[in-house]
Amino acid sequence: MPELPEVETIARGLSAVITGRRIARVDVSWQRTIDARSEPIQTLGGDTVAGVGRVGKFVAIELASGRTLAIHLRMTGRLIVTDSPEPLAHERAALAFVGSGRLAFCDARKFGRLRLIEGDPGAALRVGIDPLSAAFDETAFAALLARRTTPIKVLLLDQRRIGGVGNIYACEALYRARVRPTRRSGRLTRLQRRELLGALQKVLKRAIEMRGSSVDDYVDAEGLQGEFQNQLTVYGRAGLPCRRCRTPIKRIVLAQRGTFYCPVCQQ
DNA sequence: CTGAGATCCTGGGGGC
DNA sequence: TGCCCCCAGGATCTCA
Repeated sequence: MPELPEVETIARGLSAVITGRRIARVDVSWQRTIDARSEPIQTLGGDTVAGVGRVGKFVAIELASGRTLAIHLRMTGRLIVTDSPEPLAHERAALAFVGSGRLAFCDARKFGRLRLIEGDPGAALRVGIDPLSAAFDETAFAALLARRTTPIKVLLLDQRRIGGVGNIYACEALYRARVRPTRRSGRLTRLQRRELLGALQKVLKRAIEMRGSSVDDYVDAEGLQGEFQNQLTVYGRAGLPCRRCRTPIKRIVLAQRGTFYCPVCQQ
């Protein structure tokens, strides 16, 4: 499932291919793909792609009109530029370009959403601070954690506080920082906060360099798999020996999500 | 504010 | 081998 590094990779690949393209119309074959809060999607007709970026886990297609088309891929969404006259497998919606070709949104599970936004997309989407931005420093991180009793992993996954971190990278960062996922956020020591912030940024940056992690069936806009899945140290390794101390990795459920950690290394 | 639980979906894995 | 059942998973909404 695409998280920050995967979405960043997709956005960069897409930017190179569709920037400057003019949209003729939008075709929607599964109506619920369009978020109920979206501006009328057909008003995209006549607009031009000015660039492609990322807001949290959303692919943000910036338009010449100043608006933003935000796309959340959820678990199985994919964005594919194609000329195919036939609909692609699980194609739910597409931006048809003037001339030829289209940007197809394919999504087997139908959880992904498109939403056209006027104004600031971060505010409309209620996405918190970007973990790779300069503003995300020790002070900002400490303020987010202060006095909160929520387990630290749940807080890392809360998109309204920190935008872009998903299950895989939350598990990986906590393992690298040797912090137990269930630890109450407000109870981390200053050193643990520093370690965790560093680990989070390092793992995200490294994953972007490797074009993301291909767990399940993730591929980027060019249809390429990522490489970071080979560097995962705890995610998906339940029962396998910890790479530091050989203790079997434990799996628990936290906030309804599979959570992996080493019961010895992580406090 | 906070946490718990339901909801949306379907491919694929597990169980028999 | 074949078939059925049921679960994973992110965001959002309701309810306590």
